[in-house]
Amino acid sequence: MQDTFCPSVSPKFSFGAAGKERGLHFLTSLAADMKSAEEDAYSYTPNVSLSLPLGMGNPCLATQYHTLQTSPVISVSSCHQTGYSLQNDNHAASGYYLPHGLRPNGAPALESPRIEITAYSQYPEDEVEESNSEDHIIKRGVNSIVTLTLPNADGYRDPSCLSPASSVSSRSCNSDASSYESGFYNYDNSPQNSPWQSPCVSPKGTPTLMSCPHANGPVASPHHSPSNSPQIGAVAEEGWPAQPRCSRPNSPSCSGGSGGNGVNGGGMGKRKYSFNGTTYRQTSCSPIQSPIPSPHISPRVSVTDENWLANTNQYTNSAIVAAINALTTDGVVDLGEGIPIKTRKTMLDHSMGLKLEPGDLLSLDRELCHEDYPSRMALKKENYGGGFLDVPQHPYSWSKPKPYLSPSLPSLDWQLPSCSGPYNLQIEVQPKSHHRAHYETEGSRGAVKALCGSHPVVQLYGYMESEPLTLQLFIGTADDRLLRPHAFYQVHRITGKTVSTASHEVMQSNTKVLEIPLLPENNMRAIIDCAGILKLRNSDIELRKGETDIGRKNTRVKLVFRVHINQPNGRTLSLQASSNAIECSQRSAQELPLVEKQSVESYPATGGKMMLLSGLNFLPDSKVVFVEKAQDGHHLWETEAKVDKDSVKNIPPYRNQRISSPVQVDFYVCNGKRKRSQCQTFTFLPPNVPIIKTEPNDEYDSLGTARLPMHSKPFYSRPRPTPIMTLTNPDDCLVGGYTPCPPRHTAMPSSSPSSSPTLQDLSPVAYSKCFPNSPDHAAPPGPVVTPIQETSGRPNLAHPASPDHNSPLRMLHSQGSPNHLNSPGPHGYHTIYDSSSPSSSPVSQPSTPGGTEDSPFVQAYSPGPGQTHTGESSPSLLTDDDASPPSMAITVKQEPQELDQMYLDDVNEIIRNDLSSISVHTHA
DNA sequence: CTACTGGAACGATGT
DNA sequence: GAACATCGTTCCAGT
Repeated sequence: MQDTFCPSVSPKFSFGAAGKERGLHFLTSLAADMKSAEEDAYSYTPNVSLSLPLGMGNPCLATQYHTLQTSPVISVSSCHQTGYSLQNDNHAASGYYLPHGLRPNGAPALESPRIEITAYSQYPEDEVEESNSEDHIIKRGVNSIVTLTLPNADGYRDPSCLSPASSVSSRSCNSDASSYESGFYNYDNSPQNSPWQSPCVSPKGTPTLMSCPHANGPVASPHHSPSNSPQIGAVAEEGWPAQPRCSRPNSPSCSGGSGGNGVNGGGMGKRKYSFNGTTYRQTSCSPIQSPIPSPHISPRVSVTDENWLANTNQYTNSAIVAAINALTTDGVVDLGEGIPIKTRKTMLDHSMGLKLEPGDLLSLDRELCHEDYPSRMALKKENYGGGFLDVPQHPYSWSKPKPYLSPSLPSLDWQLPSCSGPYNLQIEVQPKSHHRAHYETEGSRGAVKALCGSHPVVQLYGYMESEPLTLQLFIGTADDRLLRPHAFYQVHRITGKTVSTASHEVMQSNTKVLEIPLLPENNMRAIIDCAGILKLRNSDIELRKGETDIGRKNTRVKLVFRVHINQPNGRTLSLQASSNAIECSQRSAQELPLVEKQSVESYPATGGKMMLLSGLNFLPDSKVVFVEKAQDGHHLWETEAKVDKDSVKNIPPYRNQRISSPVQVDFYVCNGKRKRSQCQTFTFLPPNVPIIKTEPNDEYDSLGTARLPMHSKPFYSRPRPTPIMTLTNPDDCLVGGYTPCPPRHTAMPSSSPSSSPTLQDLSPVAYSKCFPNSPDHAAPPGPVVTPIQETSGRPNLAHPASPDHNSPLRMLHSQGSPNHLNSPGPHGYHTIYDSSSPSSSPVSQPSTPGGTEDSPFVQAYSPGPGQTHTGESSPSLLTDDDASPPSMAITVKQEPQELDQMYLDDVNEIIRNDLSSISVHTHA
């Protein structure tokens, strides 16, 4: 698994304009430099910083929270586990990615641990499907936390806000950079709090609650949704934007705010504060209440700013609050019923939101229900909505009832498992890693797409009832912290001729939730072609009272899907699956490296294994930096693994070779100062074997600490692998490569659903990963992994395809494995996998970048790169990565190019292996 | 003509 | 405090 991949190399990456994605392969060199990578890392990427140590500790927290919140929780067991288990993801992913097939070839090679980076690949997504469309409804809810809200849509930008913001927003807003991190942390604490896992399980069971109903309703008749919507709708849509404020007051945003925009929609000028702004903002300023709502203001509303403030503080406690909220209403939003119906309007989201209307009273209700002051927003919108559309309602009758539902439903910031018992909610087709979100001032930029040009697909396995369910979709965060609704992005319902899937919007705690029917007749599968992503102005959001997140550079999101299943015992089981991270910023999408997949998730402290990374925007000079942070965020250790062509580097040895327990660290790809990818997690395992020796594999290593050549072998493998590389974009792949998707699916499905659990369980082992990628993971603090789904998603990784690879990738590749060089170009990336995988062919693919990409990738993917590798080693691979520390070692094989070290290393490894007798794979 | 998009200008903020 | 680097947001133009 982990090991090598074969990448081919080609360095080129061409990407075209687009191309960003690429795979990098590298081996990380050991060199540990402690660089200040931090700078980069820290400074800029806020996100990253966050990450932290989820590690293990977190879990606890999570749990705690959960409990707190909910009470209701049910335990879901497996799911969580699964979810948590990184492994799964990894594994799965790997599996997905790399098809077994790959291994064959590469297998041997694979084994060796290498680090490669590949461009992403996204997933193959294939299909798309259709569905119907239908209602829309928007709604918003308010969150508990949130609070703020300003209403108005328009509000977002109020001029008034202007300065404010800073102050306002609490938290983070203020500081930026620094804040970022801090903020993050805070966040954690904060509202989001919600704890992780919460138990997914729904707590309540009551059916009424919600979901079910919803589900039903919507589901059944999607259209109806409207009806549903109402309820929801009721909630407030607006919520989100709510605030107008401008963080930067002036800044465009603010100004821009032209408020208009948003609200007005109009777009217009960029920054005008004017009216809307003003107004709005003011309102906003006034918090929530702002204009409209205020009156109503529902409770929350009622809250005065002050109150809000208070609330804010609460946030602090937010976790708790959140929990409470969740418990109570949250769930889904819906505010109160009362209003609800009206709200429905079909309006689209934002727009609506923006507009808002001041008047809406609705909000009140909502608020009541939820926290929602957000509701105001909702109100606005809704009211606005006033238009309300009403859509026909469905039979369901959600409308009013909903409120109830909500209560039972778990808060959106709760971490839920993707599978439980027989049920498994999986994302069969992952969204592309990049989707430029649209501002309110812009027109829609369309629905989120999958690699192939198709759309994401979500399916619920294990559900045999005839009753339709409702699949909820909202935009979640993709940082290292627990998954929670993203403050700066909202789901945007896409409607039109091209949209086959019916949906309606609902506001839940300031978060727009798109509800999509999951029908038995469709095998509980839904094509998500109705979900776009709206970007709210940072300034507007940051000003919100309760908002602690910073918008700057916080441009990654995940599609979060939830389904609530009523069970015989009256309880409602809630499952959640999150997609791979999606970069929503135009700029970031073009500049920031994105790691979609890593071939190795854990490895003995000795390091030395090659790791393959796949993702986007990898450049030749991209660097891979391993960082270990203390809980307080301090850097304990930092090492740069270079991707060297010549000398292949591997995973750098951990600073302390004597660790007795797994140590989770982070690593990221850096293209320059501020161009860092998110942090990926990596776990150093206690060396299995006694270190026989330590050789420095690499020079680099020397830097680092000692190096034991644990995995030297991998290196060897490299040779074989030549390919290192990586990848490409998935997108490209798509076309050609869709194949990948299938595999995934297949894989997933098969395994996933049913098996998945199992898998998970098994995998759980792994410490793992918390890849940023895997959404799920995010949630669970712990090691947990996300379930399969994600993994499946991962497949993407596998897909390399991207065009971009080119150069950047190459670099990596080259670095990673010289071998690669040999291998064909970019494709190599995929190839890599391929190589690893049985299919050498894939490799071939790689050879051709362009073409390759597609096909090759496909192949590669299909197999599931990761797995494949593993596969060859297959299983092992997975295992290796995941967990097994010992890891599996890698098979040895390979000949070392660098005999010297290689041999030594190999020998060592061999010895170790023997000693450990761990499972090693031989690839035979 | 509208919905999407890709690009890039503009201006604010951060280094 | 100036100059340059980054970003977010808005506009524009091509499909």
